[in-house]
Amino acid sequence: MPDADPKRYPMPFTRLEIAVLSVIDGELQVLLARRAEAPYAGKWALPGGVLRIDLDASLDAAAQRVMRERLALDLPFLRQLCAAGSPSRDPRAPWALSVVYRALVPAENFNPIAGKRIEVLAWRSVDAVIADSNLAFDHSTLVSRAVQSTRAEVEQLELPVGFLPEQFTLGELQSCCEQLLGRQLDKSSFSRRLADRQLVEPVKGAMRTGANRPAQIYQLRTNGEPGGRRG
Amino acid sequence: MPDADPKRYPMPFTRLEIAVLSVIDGELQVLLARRAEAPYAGKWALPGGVLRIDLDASLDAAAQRVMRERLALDLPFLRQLCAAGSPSRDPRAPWALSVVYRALVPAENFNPIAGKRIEVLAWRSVDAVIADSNLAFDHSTLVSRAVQSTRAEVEQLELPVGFLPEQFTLGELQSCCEQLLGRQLDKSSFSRRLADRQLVEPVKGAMRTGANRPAQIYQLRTNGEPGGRRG
DNA sequence: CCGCTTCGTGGCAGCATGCCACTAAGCGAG
DNA sequence: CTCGCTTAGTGGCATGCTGCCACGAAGCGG
Repeated sequence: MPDADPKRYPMPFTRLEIAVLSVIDGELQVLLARRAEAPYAGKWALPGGVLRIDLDASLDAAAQRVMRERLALDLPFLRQLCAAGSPSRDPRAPWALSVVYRALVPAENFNPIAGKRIEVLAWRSVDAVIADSNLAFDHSTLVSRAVQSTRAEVEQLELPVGFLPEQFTLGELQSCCEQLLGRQLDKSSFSRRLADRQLVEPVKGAMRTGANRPAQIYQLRTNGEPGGRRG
Repeated sequence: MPDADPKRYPMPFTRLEIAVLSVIDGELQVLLARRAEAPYAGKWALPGGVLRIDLDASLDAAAQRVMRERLALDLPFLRQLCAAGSPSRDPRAPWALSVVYRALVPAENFNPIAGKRIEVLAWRSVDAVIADSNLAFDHSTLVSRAVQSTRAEVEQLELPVGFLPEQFTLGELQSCCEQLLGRQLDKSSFSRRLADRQLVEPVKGAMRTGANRPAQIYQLRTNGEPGGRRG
């Protein structure tokens, strides 16, 4: 760890890229930006931005700032996924390093606004993106990694926090997970797994009425709530 | 992702830190270096080094180079863990970013040689390091994360490749995992789990003789080997 | 009243795992 | 040689989690 004067070596062009994932039309989709300028003008890429050492108090904060600037959004629950770096990643610099973050957002009430140097924002199915792999830079790889790790998490029943509305029914939650995973889940198993781990708790008396039988409304169980102790 | 001229913004002081883990005296230990120079002269820290954009073809390659220079070792199976960055991490620079890698090494036949600016290298129990948290920079945190993710992997029975000798008995492997995890495992369960997942295969006829009953020798099953198909 | 849908729960089988026991095979002491 | 000790290897059993299936509950609409 000992090492010489920081000023002796040129440092890499350091950026943050954000993979914003959502479920739209029953499919897992990723938010892409069409680039307005070279390099890769007209190509689609992950929204991202340069690390600003004069503004950012940490990598996490930098990712937040980039989201604000590029998408006019302020979301919690960003998660660092990995870092990628090599001399050939970005033609603008001799060496480019990107720290990749992931966000999960609810499709409704989510209105990103394209920032500078973005022609337009659009959702695209992750499966299509991974198959095409026609994005700018190495962003196809980054999307692929983001999807892979996200699915692994949901598989372990780490709930997509920040993705869910505050209140939801088990059916809605299950359907959300199914769309994230791209496969069907069993209703019975799903609710038992949730119950065992005490991940959610019913909102007493609150029911979602609608077309058919009303459903109990749940919310995320904030750690150490009263819970289901009976006395 | 669009963004301005790379030269417009100062870039962070970018380094790689390597958490080299091993099992010594039946305990999980981490290799630390005592710093010869300020800042934190005399303090212990993870071995690491500056990213050299003139030398490194990727982050992985950079981590390899740092290991070679600092420890005179050439090990495969480095794994990227995370990136940490903030203005206060390193007094030498206004903003410091470190990409952290982890290596698992066998204790025997492992002779790191202290490189420049390292007074001395030493193994220390990870539990002690995490409890003390008296390392230079934020390296206590980094060690803690490395241990946590390593234990999670071993728990899932991702075998510590690069840690094991080429050939080993089940007892040796089990003992290795136990020391990594810091708890006892059941012999019967352990061997069944290995068998089910076909992670290892016996070397026919090879037995480890010694103090007591000879043990079958195994090796890692390289993907798609002949395996146990019977015709 | 009937049929349709979704909600919610319970049974059952299968699998993985932890715990325990027992046998096999070597070494060394007496 | 025999006994005792140690480690290797296997099998049984109970348990817990999960997938699959089924059934009743509760609402709506024709």
